[in-house]
Amino acid sequence: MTDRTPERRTSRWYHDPFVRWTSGPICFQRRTIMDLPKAYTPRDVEPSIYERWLAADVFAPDGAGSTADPALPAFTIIQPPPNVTGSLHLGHAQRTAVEDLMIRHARLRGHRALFLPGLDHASIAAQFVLDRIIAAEGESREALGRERYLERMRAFSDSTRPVILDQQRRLGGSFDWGRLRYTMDDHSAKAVRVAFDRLYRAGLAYRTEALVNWCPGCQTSVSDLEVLSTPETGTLWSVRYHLIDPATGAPDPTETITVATTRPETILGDTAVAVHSDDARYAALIGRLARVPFVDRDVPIIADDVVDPAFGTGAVKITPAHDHDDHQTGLRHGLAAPSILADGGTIADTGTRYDGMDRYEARRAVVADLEARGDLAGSAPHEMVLGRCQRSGDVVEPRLKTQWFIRTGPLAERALEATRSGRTRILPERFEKTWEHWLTNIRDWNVSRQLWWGHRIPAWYCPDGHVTVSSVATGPVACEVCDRPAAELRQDPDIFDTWFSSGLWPFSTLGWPDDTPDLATHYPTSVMETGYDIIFFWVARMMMLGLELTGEEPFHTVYLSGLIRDPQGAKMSKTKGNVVDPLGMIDEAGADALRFALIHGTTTGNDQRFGPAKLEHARNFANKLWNAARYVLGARPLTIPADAERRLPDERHVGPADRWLRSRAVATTTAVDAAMAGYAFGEVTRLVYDAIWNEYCDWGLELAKVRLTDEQLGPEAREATWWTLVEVLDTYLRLLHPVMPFITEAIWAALPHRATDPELLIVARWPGVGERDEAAEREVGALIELVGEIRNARASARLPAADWLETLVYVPPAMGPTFEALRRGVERLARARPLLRELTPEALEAATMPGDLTVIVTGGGVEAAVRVGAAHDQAADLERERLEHDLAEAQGWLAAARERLANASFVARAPAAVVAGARAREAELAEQVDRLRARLSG
RNA sequence: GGGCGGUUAGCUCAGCUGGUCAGAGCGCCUCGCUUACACCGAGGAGGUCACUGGUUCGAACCCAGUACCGCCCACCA
Repeated sequence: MTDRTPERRTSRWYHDPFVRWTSGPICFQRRTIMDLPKAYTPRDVEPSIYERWLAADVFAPDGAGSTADPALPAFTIIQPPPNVTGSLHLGHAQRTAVEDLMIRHARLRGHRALFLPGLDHASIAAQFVLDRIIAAEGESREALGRERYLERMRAFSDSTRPVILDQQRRLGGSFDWGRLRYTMDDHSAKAVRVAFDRLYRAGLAYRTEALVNWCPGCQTSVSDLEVLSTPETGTLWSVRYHLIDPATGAPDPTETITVATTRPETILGDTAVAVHSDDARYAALIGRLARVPFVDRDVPIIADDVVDPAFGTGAVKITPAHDHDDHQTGLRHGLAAPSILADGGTIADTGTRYDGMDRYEARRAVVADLEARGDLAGSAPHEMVLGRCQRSGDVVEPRLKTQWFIRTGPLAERALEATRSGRTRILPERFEKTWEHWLTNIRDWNVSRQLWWGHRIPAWYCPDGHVTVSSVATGPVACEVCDRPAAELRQDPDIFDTWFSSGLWPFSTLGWPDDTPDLATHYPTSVMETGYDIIFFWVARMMMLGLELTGEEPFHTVYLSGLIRDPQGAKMSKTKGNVVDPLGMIDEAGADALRFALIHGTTTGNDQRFGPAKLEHARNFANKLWNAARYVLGARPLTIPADAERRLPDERHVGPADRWLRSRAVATTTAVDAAMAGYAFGEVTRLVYDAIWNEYCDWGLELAKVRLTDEQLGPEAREATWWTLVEVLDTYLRLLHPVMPFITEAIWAALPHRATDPELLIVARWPGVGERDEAAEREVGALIELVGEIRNARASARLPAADWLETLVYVPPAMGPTFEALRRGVERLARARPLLRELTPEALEAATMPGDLTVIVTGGGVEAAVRVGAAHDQAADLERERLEHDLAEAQGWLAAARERLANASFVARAPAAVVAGARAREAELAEQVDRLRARLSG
């Protein structure tokens, strides 16, 4: 299948014929939320919300529904493309959640936010999957042949493609589907050709014979990154090579040099034996010849200081064609490098009986034969590090091959400069070190792959061996050197490493190499979010290629996510069978809950364990929010019409609790802004969660309930309170929308809107930061604390929860109006009635009776006595215990505070504000201790 | 052989540039009148922040070292 970037974006879901989508049963109109069940059911909400977004064309920065401010810079995230043949796992879900969070936040802030979706052809990974499928059908890649195989692959990827796209949508990703790209689409193909052509002309791509990592299982070369070093126990064999008698030219039966090897079969490719130049044992032998067994080749004994005299026998056999060290040694000494392996890992071209044997079979045979002829000097178990293919697990064999390489030196230099100068920032910062280390020690990048599925290398060779690289889709018309016509040229059969096209992703997706408006607007992109495990594979390559080809850093920030692990901390993998399908979780708890769960309580770059508990927590939160919204909508005073346009609360009638709630929202917004600026998304969810649950619901709604049902208040007061609830809820919905887009959109749809608001929250505006109301926060805060203390006293005295307790209370005169305004709220929440106000602490003291419970809130100077009554004998004792406990605690704190202040250095050297704070604290505690003491003695 | 990260309540984890930071969720214990929510509400218990030194008026937070756990990089046969 061939993807095209559509000329015109549609407002509909991606025009892929394979994608089917049924909408949910409920179409959200305004104010229908109350018709929905008490328990939030995401299944009824999420699909239709997504449909609304699509219909409104709000995802595209230039879509019909966009409200972006063109004066602001664009904000762009090009998504790391998942494999076209794969399906989404939790890691993907997390990435999409984080990326979409950033995108939605930027969109709410008015930036032209582009979230560009895509798919990767995943050349070797996809071949692996398809090969297994056709093997099950009794087919094979070889039998099909290149063309038919590729056809099959195209059909296969067309069939798998909708799966992952559908999953992305279920997650709620606000992708601009009209800009969907694929690393194998025509445009990417062009970008690959042009990129390679430019690199070639700049001398940064070259073809040479070099030792490459060959995977016999995959039958292709792989890059250094795809080779995993695994420690394993092998065998170190010692083999005697017979020296050549200079007189006779024949091997001496007794004079030998013993070499050590872990791969005896490579004897067949030996062209020298090396010793250290200072090694006295072998000094006399340097320059003489030794006979290589089986192949009967006489090779020189050479001196080379790479040899460690302490290892093995101090003499090393040199196999330049199959060992990296030996290859270097061979080059230094001008040694021949005969190859002894075929593509499939069998021995070849040695002219011995081992030809055709598998490398391990040959190893056993060689050892046996050496033993038979008495030249095996010994063998011992040996701890070593083997290079294995990341994909197949096969032991990788170094082989000499003529292939294409990218000269990384100059590219890496520029990539390092990008981070060193701060033009690109890597988060978390610690990864800059590994980045530095890798790029500083980087080796040239082998980009040739002997695979079929991928971009064919646009290099042609003429019969004379001339090389022609062309960026033209149809290939060159003639040899660049000798003008032979195209018909006589042969294209390189190899394809590119899949990461080559991935490396162009941030700009090829925007139209590069063409000069497109998208490239001008959205490049360089904003944030590259991806897992830290592919920082080298991908991020470094994008940086290198981006700088070289576009002259600019492809992104200003690299945000590296940690890995998702199972609840036991194990990495999720298909082979372990602990991979969880995110769709199941979405079905169960909703995409919002999944997104929240994946972000909450995490820190950038740190792995997280993920299990059902987190999901449940997030679902509960969604449910809490849902029900809070249901309450607010249902509590609308009758004096406000159902379809009223949004009004701000009337300042003349708002109560202290309203001001408190509003001020807390300001505080939360400020904190969220700071967290967002620091990419601390776990902190963002924590802040909003706490604000909604512990402030808005626990106190805001509870206090509002009292006011909304207070017959003594006029309608203006009730209206002001209700509008406050709406306003603050609205603020929290905006703050939460980037994390939980569906539920916030759904609730928002049911709330009255401002005249300036758009129809949809997704394109509304991020909350501005207003003024804190310090007095309201302090005074209402004190009363909230008072309620808590009364509840505490009630519980520790084992008083029945249902009883209303007569309570005396003293509040400082300054707080009088606030207290009176909240009196009924305090009564209800503390279940204290009647609540009698005493005018002085002394009056309170005088009015109490033995056994009364006393609670003191130091911060606001509030004090209360709860009248227990005679019915509760043991209450007095229990209360005494509590008071003693409180007193001991307060005394402890007081002692600590005094000790601190007694320290002359502290007073002298600590900042004035800290000292003042400590003094105030001391005074408060002293007062509290006094009162508790008085209480206990009285 | 280099480099990085982690070690904080029973479990999973927050804790930004040192000064109420000893927190959250789950779990646990007690209780539940109250129609937004039992996917809930109220109260509570639980930690010498791995260890040892140091810097500082003050350290979970900075420095040095130690011990475990994990990850990445590395061409010694």
